Amino acid sequence: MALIPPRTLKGFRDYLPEAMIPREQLIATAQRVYRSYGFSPIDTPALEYLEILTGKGSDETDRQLYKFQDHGGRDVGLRFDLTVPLARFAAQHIQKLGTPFKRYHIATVWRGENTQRGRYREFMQCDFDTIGTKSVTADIETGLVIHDLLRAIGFSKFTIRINNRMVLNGLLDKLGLADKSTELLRSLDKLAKIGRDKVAAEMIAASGATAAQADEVLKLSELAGSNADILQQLGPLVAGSETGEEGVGRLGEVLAGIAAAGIDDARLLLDVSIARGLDYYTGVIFETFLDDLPTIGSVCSGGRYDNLAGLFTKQELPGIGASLGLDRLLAAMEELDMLAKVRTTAPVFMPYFDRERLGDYLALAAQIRGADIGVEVFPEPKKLGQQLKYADSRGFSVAVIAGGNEFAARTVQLKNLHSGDSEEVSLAEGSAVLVARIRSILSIV
RNA sequence: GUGGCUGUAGCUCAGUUGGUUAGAGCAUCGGAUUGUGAUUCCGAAAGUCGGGGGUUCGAGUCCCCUCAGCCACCCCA
Repeated sequence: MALIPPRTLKGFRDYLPEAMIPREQLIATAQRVYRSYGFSPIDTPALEYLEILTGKGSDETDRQLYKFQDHGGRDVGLRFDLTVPLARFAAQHIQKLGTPFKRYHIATVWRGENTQRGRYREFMQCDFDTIGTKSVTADIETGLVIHDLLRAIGFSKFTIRINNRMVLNGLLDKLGLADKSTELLRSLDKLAKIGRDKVAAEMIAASGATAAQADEVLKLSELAGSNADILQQLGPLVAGSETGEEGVGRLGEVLAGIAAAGIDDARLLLDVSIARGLDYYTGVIFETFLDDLPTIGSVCSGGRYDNLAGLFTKQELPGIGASLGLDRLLAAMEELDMLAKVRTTAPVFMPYFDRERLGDYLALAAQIRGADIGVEVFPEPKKLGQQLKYADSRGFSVAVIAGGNEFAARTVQLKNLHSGDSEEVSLAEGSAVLVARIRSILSIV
């Protein structure tokens, strides 16, 4: 019989333990940070009615959408982000939930786009959103969560770029380019990548702006100096536009609020050129770059939107949220060598080499687990040397070694696998002493 | 979706202008007098040369298609 070649689809991946362990750690960290601000978990179906997903229907999302007919002939699609499902979810349940509603959602999404480093067709998003409030407090809190997230994950060198769409929109209003804002923002977003001249050329070609208008828009994004300096210069540029003035005002409040919470000002960069591709953002925008690996792109982005669920309900639901790009972040951490090469999830290894004593091993392991310390008992009574080699390659921290001699004497040998030191621990009084010794070794290594 | 580069053991790669049974290092597994991770030594296993088709007496080497990875565009996490 011909074998079926084992393979995975383009952009879809298997996760081996060494990839999955840091992945789960990252998810746990995100959950912890989100919960520390009072966000609650939700989940929604992977599959939605196609009309739910295509509601906003730009050609781009349409192209990337995985869609098909289910067995009942319904047109369905796999979710390509967590924001659209949130919109539907909110429209359906907000009466019961009440506002403001703060939720986080960590789940897989699918996009049929071309793959690249850190970009896949199946990937995980870690969104958090606060809906039902326009308060600048929520804007500030979003910045704080992003900061805490990156710190908790282990980054110390990163920059959160912050902007407000209202500033740009205000200026575009003044210039009479309001209806071209999506195209112009998209061009502006490329400033760092392709340079001023090309952006200006693209604005003229794609948006029908005049050279003078393009120049005005670009001037806005070339302001230099500290955040406070930039803020000050922005004022006159948008003067006369109500939207623009409000945007500048809110930016100032967000910066002040984040500073008040004690965050180092250097971590925040007021950058009027960042725009985000998504055109549903209407207020503050965040993008987060790793200083050591800026080319991988933003690892945590988000912003404020006026009316999340406008397609699904007449109730106006303003909100703000951001999304941690888990897979991109893991790719970055891999590249920066930040991932420990741990292949075990239990810290304690127990070799099984006295064939007659399986019951004793299992009993002892159960007692250690009872103290909430993970133990792996080797499944075969192989040579001790081989078992230790296995323990070494998997990255165990300590080994509890016992054979006929030890069991007879009511002791075990406790070995620190990092230093190689070992000590004899008595079991005469039960396992409490052993557990305490294991804890003390684990707390050091 | 468009364009470019790449594809030989688990990993990193050799493989001469097409020429017999495709190699190395590392990793894996076993052994070197019965209970301690290293080094060393011995041995073993492991490849339909990504897959399919074509040219040829003969293809890992040349051509076409396809699949996958990377890069750029597009878009974005």
